Amino acid sequence: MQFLHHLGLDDMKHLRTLHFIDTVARIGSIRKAAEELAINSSALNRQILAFEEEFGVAVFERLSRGVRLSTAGELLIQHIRAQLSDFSRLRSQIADLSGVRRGHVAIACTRAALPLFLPEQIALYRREHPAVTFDVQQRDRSSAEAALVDYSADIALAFEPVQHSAFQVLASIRQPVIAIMRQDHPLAGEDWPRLRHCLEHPLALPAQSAGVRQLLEIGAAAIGATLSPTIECESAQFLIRCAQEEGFIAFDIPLGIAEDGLADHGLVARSLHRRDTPDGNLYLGQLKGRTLSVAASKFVDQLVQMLER
Amino acid sequence: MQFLHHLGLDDMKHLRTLHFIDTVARIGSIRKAAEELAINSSALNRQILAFEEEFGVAVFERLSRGVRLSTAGELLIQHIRAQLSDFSRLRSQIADLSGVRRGHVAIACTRAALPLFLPEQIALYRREHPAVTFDVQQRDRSSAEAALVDYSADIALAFEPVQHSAFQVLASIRQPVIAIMRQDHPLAGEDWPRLRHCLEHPLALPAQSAGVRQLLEIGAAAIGATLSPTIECESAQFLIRCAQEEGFIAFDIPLGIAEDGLADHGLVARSLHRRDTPDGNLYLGQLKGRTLSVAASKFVDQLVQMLER
DNA sequence: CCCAAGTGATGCAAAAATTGCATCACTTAT
DNA sequence: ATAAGTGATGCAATTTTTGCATCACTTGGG
Repeated sequence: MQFLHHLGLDDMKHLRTLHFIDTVARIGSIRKAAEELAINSSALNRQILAFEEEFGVAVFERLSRGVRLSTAGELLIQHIRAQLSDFSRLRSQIADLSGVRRGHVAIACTRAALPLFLPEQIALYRREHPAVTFDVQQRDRSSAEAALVDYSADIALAFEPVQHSAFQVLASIRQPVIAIMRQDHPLAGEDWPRLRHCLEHPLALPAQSAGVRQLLEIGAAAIGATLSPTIECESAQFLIRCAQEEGFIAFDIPLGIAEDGLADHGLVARSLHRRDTPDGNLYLGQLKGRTLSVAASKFVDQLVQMLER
Repeated sequence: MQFLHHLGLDDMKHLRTLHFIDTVARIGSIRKAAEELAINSSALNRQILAFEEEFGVAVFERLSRGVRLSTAGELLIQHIRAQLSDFSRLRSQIADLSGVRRGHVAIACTRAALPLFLPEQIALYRREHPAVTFDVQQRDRSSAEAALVDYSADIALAFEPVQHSAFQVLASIRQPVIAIMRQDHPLAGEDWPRLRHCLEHPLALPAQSAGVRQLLEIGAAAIGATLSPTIECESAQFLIRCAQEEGFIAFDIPLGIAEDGLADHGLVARSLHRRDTPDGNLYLGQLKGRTLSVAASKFVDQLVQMLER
């Protein structure tokens, strides 16, 4: 019931069965879902069976090792998630009538938004609306969109490229690629270091799937060079530590780094020359066609303001 | 449960409470709603009270002579009606997966569509899909739109003027004003009788609120004349009978009359000269933003084809 | 091949929720 | 003042749901 509690729906009896079905669909096992729901599996099983009887169609296919949604069940689950979300929005709307904003906002975001940007925005919002709760999920760009579609996230902050048809862009901000290096690095004195100069030094790069990596690949291809990182890692913190300890050049976007924090570690950040690598875009978006709760849409308003400043 | 039965939802337990609330809201009395629902009023009352307890806000204001929706209740009822409709659509969608189209289509329409046009279209559709049921409500144009908004109708066929923001026009057809008179009427020999000539004869007109009446008023004003009907009535059948019995001129639109039927009664239909009265439009529409059931949207497709032929 | 583990389904009795009947409290109209 | 109409509530009967134990089946490992 933790999920329903987050949405403010845990006491709504008429939603109970829908929530049960959603949980079983997510976990893929009646016994395991019963554990999570803290009810007896026999009771859960009977609720599912009774619903299927009423519905006239099997919602789940029974496998030897659990259950999975039938074709009809796939359609039903979309309906269920929309209804749970709509009811939560309604509750939030009604709370707003009495001047108290409540609700829950689930955000799928790129790693870069986690250290500084999002915490700041959430703290700012919650100073005025302490009853609003948040769930923040780190997601790469394709799973951020999946999270929107399956209603596990209300909004997404995703880096380049965003191209899927269900993603409605609400705002975007350009982010140049930044080189992070030690203050005593040979290129630290350049205000706009050139990419070809960076490539002459050992590199610590994010993985191929990262948006920053792709921007660097584009820049390298344009000068007929190949990226040969000494270090590849998903963790920006790790890469920054390598820059500090071994003098590598790491790369990130401005939103992801606290520049005063870099100075404390003897590091500097320098935007690459714009001619060398294209800027990337960070997109704020939601599921097309969905009406967000008041809490979520007001938070979106705040983010849009911030991003378009 | 007749309503839920029509929507194919009468066996869905999780919708029961929602349906109860909808019925009480519609009727405005817990005891009377209990009668319609064929349950004990005490049980119904407790369901309402229990829901309000869970919801944390009163859904109804209690009056000495019944109940009415609170402000929060107004928001809730929209959600309830949307959910009931969405679930019905889902059921219909799933039935379509198995190749059997079922569902229920509720139509709010102008009187003129009732004698011939709609019956024909429904019969045509039901020859292929006999499991689809229909509810046809005669509504003037403003109450047709209200029916869309409160989900008591899925689609509407309304005559001029249609101007409200919630009405999404799907198709329209121009309809000239037609004069109906006896074959031996002095103007019966004219192919396109002039309005000013008609005004020299006794008239049997629809009421002020009818679209045809308004088109005639426009035409009369343009020639500086005033309509002085000897007979005013809402019923087109009545007016046509007066034309037959007493030689009045009655007016209608082509969609509302079966011309071979007129000849059987010694009557003829003549389109007024277009310069005298503007054509009116008959609009087919739905509630903006709503996704119709497969049954309803396929019926709409059929009507659009018919109207645009 | 046998056994263990994991899974959904089901019988039976206990627990919980809902319902029907009777009544109460209040308002309105005559 | 009384009657009628309305929603709310006490209490017991009825219905539904749940927990426990067990069954039936599949899969994987020895």
